[in-house]
Amino acid sequence: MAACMRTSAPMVKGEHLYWEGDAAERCYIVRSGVYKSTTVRSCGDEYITGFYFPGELLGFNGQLGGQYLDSAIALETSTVCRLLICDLPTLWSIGCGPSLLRMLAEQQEYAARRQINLSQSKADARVAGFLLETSRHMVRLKRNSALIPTPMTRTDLANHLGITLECLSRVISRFSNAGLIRARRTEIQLLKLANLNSLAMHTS
Amino acid sequence: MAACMRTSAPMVKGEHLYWEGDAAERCYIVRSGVYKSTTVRSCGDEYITGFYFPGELLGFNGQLGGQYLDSAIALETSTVCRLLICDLPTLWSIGCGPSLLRMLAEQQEYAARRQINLSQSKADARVAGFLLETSRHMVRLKRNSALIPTPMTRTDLANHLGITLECLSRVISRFSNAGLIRARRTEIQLLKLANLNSLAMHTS
DNA sequence: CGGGGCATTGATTCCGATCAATTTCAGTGG
DNA sequence: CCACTGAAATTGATCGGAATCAATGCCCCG
Repeated sequence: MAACMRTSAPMVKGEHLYWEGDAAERCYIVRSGVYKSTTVRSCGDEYITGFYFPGELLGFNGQLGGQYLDSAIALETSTVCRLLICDLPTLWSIGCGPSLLRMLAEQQEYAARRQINLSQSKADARVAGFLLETSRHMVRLKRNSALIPTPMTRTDLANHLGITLECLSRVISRFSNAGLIRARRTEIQLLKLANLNSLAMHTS
Repeated sequence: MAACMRTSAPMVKGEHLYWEGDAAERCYIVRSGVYKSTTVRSCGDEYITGFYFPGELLGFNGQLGGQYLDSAIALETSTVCRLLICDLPTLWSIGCGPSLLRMLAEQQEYAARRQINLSQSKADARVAGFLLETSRHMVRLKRNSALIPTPMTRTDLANHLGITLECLSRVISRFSNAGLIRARRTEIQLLKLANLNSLAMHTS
């Protein structure tokens, strides 16, 4: 898979990987760091569609109309591998098809999980769901699954979860007071997985 | 693209195309009719992840772990084309790669739209968003874009939109009384697109 | 040691969930 | 064709929780 790929120079926090509406000639695989993707809703405000950890595919949605449907922004110093769209057939022919399809299926699964999480109306469930989902990413990356990095602002996270900043703050406080988590600005430690799990389940 | 595909015999309303957890050897393209996809949430209850019109891809998510992540059920008499997973490389080699990628990108886009819609907390916005999104499908199918087929029950639709049946019913009544739509059991006619659009925009 | 964005906490309002009672409608059999 | 039946949908009343408005506290930066 390495043949057609180039690892980018490190991007600094806040730098755009690509912009919504740009001509989509490449897609990207996160190598290190974290990215967020944002899109402008029809009402004009921004929505954070997702956060991307190493190994995840970014920018593929541009395939459809030739231009990116969202913007991608580094949340901390980060690197990616660039993948030229026009190289995809080559990649396929040298045997990378399966891993490409796998990656696409993976992104579909993550999107489905986000949708399911947002279908719940209780804020507690959404936050717990997010923490547990991110924990699974940590497992995949062979990192500490109880230590959730939160390089995004609370505002971004609340936006992504479809709740207000204040509501998110209250949930975090409540979880902290209940001893379920230990929250710091840039990371959240999960203390009682079982309780978080049952919270994530109460769709109400 | 036709080489590796077989059109299925018609399926009747309520029939399963595949079941969540089944070994995923095929994916499907809807030929006629409508399907819904459902998944069992961690809390045990069902969630309707989406509705699928002709031309849409179903069952690809099984790629990842070898088994389907959702169930697909016909909402009315429907047909599909079956696509064997193991034929995908062949399809690619005979030049169907681009249209396959295109279809995947399309599903990514629809998933993103659903997520954006669910990120809004106002029930009015979600319902209006759903109607407008489905209207776009009708455009794609060269059907009447103001006539939204609703073969699903209100319960299913409310579930999909992450609101209660009662709330959905109230929204529909309100829209009807305001002259924005004309609602019947199995179809909803859009009368004032502009107003629906502005409703869909008020994320609140 | 400020200063300004970011986050927390409080008070109130509004809207969706919930519980409950009808009404409508599709399907069935007389 | 119409009456019957049970599921589906509508409508009503109340409650709870998230949005909103507003003020204060906390740090990360210079």
